[in-house]
Amino acid sequence: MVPLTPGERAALDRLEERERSLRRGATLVREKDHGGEMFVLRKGTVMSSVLLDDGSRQILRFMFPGDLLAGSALVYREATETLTALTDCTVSPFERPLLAKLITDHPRLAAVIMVYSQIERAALTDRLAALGRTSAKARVAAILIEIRNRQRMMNPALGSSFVLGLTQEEIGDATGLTAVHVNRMLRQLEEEHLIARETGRMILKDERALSRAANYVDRYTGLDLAWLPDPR
Amino acid sequence: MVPLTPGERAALDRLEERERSLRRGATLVREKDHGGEMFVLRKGTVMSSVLLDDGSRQILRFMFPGDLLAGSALVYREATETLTALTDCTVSPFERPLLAKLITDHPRLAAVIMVYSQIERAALTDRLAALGRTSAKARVAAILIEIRNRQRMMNPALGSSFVLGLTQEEIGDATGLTAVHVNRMLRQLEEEHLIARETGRMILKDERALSRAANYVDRYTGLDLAWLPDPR
DNA sequence: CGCACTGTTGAGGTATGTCAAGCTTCGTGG
DNA sequence: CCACGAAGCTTGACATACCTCAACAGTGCG
Repeated sequence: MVPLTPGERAALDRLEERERSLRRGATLVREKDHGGEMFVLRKGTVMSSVLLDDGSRQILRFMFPGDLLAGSALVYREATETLTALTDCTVSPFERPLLAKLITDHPRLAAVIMVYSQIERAALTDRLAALGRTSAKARVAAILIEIRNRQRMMNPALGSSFVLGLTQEEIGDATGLTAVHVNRMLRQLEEEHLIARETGRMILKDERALSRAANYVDRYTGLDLAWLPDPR
Repeated sequence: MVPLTPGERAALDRLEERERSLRRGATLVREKDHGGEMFVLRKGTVMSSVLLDDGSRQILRFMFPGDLLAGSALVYREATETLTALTDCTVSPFERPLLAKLITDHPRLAAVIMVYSQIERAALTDRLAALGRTSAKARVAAILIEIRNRQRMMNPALGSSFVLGLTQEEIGDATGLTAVHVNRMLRQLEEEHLIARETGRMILKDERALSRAANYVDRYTGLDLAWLPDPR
């Protein structure tokens, strides 16, 4: 997205010096954990979620390679979100002082971090509007498109057929629905020929109609980064 | 929250050189506006919202003095949110290059901005979980507590009685409910003696029970800022 | 004084949840 | 390689939280 200077490249590489592997299903951080490490996701997919006291779960976000994990450790003593590997993953843990040094030495990278957090903010507010004001069908459609598009960022060859990698219960926890109702919405989308399903695969058969049904906005395009400070 | 050096103070003051007044109800930025200005809110209350194509509205956030408005102008050519004054307000507009300079010259302030955006992220994810997984009554209770607590940050003397400054329709747009149902939930909270209402005033009669009903978490306490880089 | 906005209340409808049963898929260990 | 169990999926019947529409009452502003 932004060409880096060798110095910037080196500073980012220092964040990724260590490396840790996670099995599918493993928990990287649990809500209320102390520890305060942050991570860069290198490979795989991670979800972040919270548990409410009635035992229900809300999935907040899905993370893909390049994303910063546990950014809230910048601020809070206790983790605010649980991070769980959805696939086998590798992550690079790093400590807060390293980030402080990066901000000091490389102001343009600090700005890029702010840019990423604004993109994330936009994605969160989209989901907020979806949960507050759209139908179950729209929310399910939105999550299908979003996952496909994020997978496509890492693999531009990806077409309309992809492996979702989520159970219907997980889709429900992300959209604020029950697994049973997610199932019905998927079937309905299938009956309307907007999607098709094969074991493990999701196929978007009418992306135009699906995006319309979902109110989908792509937050990873239409960026304006001309204001970034000069690299150091 | 953090004591500033004179240099930092001066840099922040430069963001606030200009000043603009807004009447209650006025729109500061409309969704899809170009322009790319950002603002610091100096006085008053502002809400940010989005409109969906069926005409419904989702209120994303309420902003109070000191908050950064339109941070998404950092990234997007078109505004992603509408900003509306809930009370008479004064704001200080500033341009992106000024922020770029601030990041370069004052790394610790850059870090503080990141801290604020993490706090905001936490608040957004709390609301996401509330919309996805809690009852109408809990969501209404949560918004009452949140507004009171944010007002109290600016006026520590504020007790359990305060002026909400929102219509029931606005509460509904923030919580993903209809105005009619908000009304019923307020009455129910009143019948259970959790709140009382006088014209224009809201009184929290049993904050303990209300917080419990609302799953409320205060995101403005429990911060850990020891990692911030040294001031320049 | 009148009009627009906000709040209140009731009756009835609908989207989504709950519970329960049976089915498929898949990994594991015998 | 098969058998088994666990996890996920599918479907139906029924329950309910929240919505819609509609009418009216209070409040404040021009």
